Amino acid sequence: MEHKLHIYNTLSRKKELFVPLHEPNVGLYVCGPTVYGDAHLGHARPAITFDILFRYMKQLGYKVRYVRNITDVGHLENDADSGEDKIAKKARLDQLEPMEVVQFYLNRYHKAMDALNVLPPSIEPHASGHIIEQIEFIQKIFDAGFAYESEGSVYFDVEKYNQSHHYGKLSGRNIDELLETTRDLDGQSEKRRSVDFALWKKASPEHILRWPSPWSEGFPGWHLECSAMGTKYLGEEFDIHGGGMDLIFPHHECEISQSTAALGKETVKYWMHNNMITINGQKMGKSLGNFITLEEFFTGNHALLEKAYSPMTIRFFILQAQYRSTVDFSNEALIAAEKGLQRLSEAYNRLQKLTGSTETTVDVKGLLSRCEEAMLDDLNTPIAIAHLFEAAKSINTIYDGKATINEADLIELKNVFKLIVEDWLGLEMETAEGQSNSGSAYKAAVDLLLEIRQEAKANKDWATADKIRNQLAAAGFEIKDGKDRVEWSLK
RNA sequence: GGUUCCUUGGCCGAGUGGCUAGGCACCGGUCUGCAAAACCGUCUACGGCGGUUCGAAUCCGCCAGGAACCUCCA
Repeated sequence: MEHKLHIYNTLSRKKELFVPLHEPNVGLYVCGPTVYGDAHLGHARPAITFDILFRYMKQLGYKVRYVRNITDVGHLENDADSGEDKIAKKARLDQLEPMEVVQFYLNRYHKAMDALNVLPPSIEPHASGHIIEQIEFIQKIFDAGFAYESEGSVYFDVEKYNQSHHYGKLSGRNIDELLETTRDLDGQSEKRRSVDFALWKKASPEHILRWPSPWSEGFPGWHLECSAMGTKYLGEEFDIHGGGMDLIFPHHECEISQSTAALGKETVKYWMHNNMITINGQKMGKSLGNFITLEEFFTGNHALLEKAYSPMTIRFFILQAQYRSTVDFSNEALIAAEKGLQRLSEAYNRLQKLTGSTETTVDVKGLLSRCEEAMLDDLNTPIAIAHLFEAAKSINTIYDGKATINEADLIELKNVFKLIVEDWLGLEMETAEGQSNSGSAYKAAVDLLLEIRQEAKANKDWATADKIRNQLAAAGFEIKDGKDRVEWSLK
């Protein structure tokens, strides 16, 4: 494949040229949500980041298998009810079956992702559907000598692993440090070292979600599902593993250890991590209770929100920052994003109406290659967007009659603009003349009203002209008077 | 306390040694019956101190402030 896509590999802390293991196939695994609550703005970041990667790699001609898991077992609650599965706990409080809770939130997650125009992954495996694979995986680690059983639970022997491998290579930690700084947790006494992590946990009596295993009735440790499902669907070695930066340690570090211990080789070639979304400078997250759900953004129903923000505004807002930098939430920033997106939408609509001339007097030729360059450089979407704004400026200038474009360049510009906006960035532009499904009869009616208004204006009948404008505005239309034409759109 | 990272104009946010992204806001102008929209223009920033260099937002050091991880987390 003739390109030079560079992606930042957390493992090397450098941008690296992407070379797939089995061209043209690419295996991509991304840590998905834990479905015991509604998705918040933070969840949108990895979903959109890796959606961009997924889309762009397909553009480059790769055949991508994108696996994004659903975590529905195994995460331990760190409170008074320690040991109880998060899903199980919520289920008991709600008097629902655990899988009912999972399905409920999963449906809502899918709805939110759909609204954000995030493409569904190729495979969306549930951890609960891969208990057998996880047990087999533990067995392999056992056979390799890196696991031990203690009172029905199984732990990974980090110290032993570290003698022959480097535990901490991804997160840049070393085991001695960890031994000093690891907190005492429940069940610590069962473990040989505080740094050891659970592969299998014996279920306590009140624990609802439990499965039989060679060691006890219980449930898998929370790092295991990704190792088991990733290798099941993408092979023992695959290209890219992604997720939020907060997962680097311990989750991804443990994944590396487990997979390397079980399979005797490194599984993942490129580790990619998106940065956090912050609110007042702090990470938006469950533990801090400072998150705003995506639905709340879409409806505006939250004390911190001044208004509702459309899914596309959220998507655009996230894409205006490079995925490895933090992005701080504020109403001001979101409103700026909303207006910027509107500007692009208008230019896009105008582009459809432009007519070719004999000469091109604007510089629109390089748009594709400039955006390509940005995307190839570790998915630099803000740069690509900046180029789109420059193109928008050219489009507006032509529309205003102050520049011209020839037929061939116009066709190319239309194609390229659409390609980048819709296919690469996944932004749905608001189509002109109201929403596309609204029907031509209704469009004709609005056009007629505006025609009458133009006549009224010609007769200096301002009362009639303003009445039409104001009533249409009250009904939700935006009327834009140009020099010698009128545009309208439905707000 | 340990590890890693960040600090850019009113706000957001690119940029890793010279060619001063982009968006939003503000202000001025064009257009308009008025308004909105649109267009054009203006505003030239890089936490502080020191160093390297012909030249630093960009490299090095120190200081200040902030964040993430070290416990479930996207």
